[in-house]
Amino acid sequence: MNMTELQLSSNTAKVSDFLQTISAQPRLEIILTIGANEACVCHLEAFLGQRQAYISQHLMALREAGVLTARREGRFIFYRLADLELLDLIRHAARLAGVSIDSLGVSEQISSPGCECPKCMVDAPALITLV
Amino acid sequence: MNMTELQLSSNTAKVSDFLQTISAQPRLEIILTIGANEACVCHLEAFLGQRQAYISQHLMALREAGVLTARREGRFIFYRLADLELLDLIRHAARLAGVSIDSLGVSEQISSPGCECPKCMVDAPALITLV
DNA sequence: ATAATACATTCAAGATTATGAATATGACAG
DNA sequence: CTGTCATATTCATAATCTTGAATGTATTAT
Repeated sequence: MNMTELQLSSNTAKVSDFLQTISAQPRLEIILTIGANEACVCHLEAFLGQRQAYISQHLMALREAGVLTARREGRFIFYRLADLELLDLIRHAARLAGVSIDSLGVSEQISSPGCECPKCMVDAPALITLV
Repeated sequence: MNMTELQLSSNTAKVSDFLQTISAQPRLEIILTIGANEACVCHLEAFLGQRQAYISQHLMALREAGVLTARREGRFIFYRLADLELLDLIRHAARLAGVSIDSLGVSEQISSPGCECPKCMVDAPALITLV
């Protein structure tokens, strides 16, 4: 009988699990990088400067928590936030954490050096930037 | 150079630290038990059915994160949320986590069996109940 | 069919955190 | 100034999480 099983029994535990899933720093960064757009793994890899397997591991956790949805297009898999209100939650948390949110609008298109997928040449990447 | 020091360098890391501090289940329970009121350790101990040292450890973490403020009154120390908006953040998270928030109003006074401090006989304990 | 690309999964070791036990401190009563 | 109560702190260990390495799978190109 481990902690995870016990936690699933109460609603407080569900909130705890949810928050713990999204709040790990690399996951917050993934969420903020995806923002209101779609992003493929190669884009996240290039943008965050992390290895593919590492990104995939966190994407898997976020997918299992229902935070992300995935869509395959040819060889690429595009991830999107299941609920954009998650961005509001993070803004809310940032405010309480005393962090200044410098840019809240949809940011300009980023060149995404290192990612050659079709979407990376089109989409704007981040909705929130925590500088 | 450990992880904690690295995390302190970016704002994303501050949000991550903040969320991770509050999202551990016993800490969420403490926060929800305190709600909009004050609570002494003995009350939390009785209400949550945990040992004193255990409660104090989590209170210490929450205090260091700036989430709680403490006030001494004689032998008792009363804790209060530093910012009541934290309760809104938790409501927000509960919604995104698909958890039904059954009672959002200030709950009735609870008998707090096991806690004899003066406040426990007066205050209402919880603002949110996640059943 | 083979190779290459994009991504997923597994596994184990290291790092971190959570927890219980023991002990310390600070305030008040006597 | 001694004891007791309320709370804080320290410490060691168990549990968990993170991370990197290696490998697997699905899709497309040749």
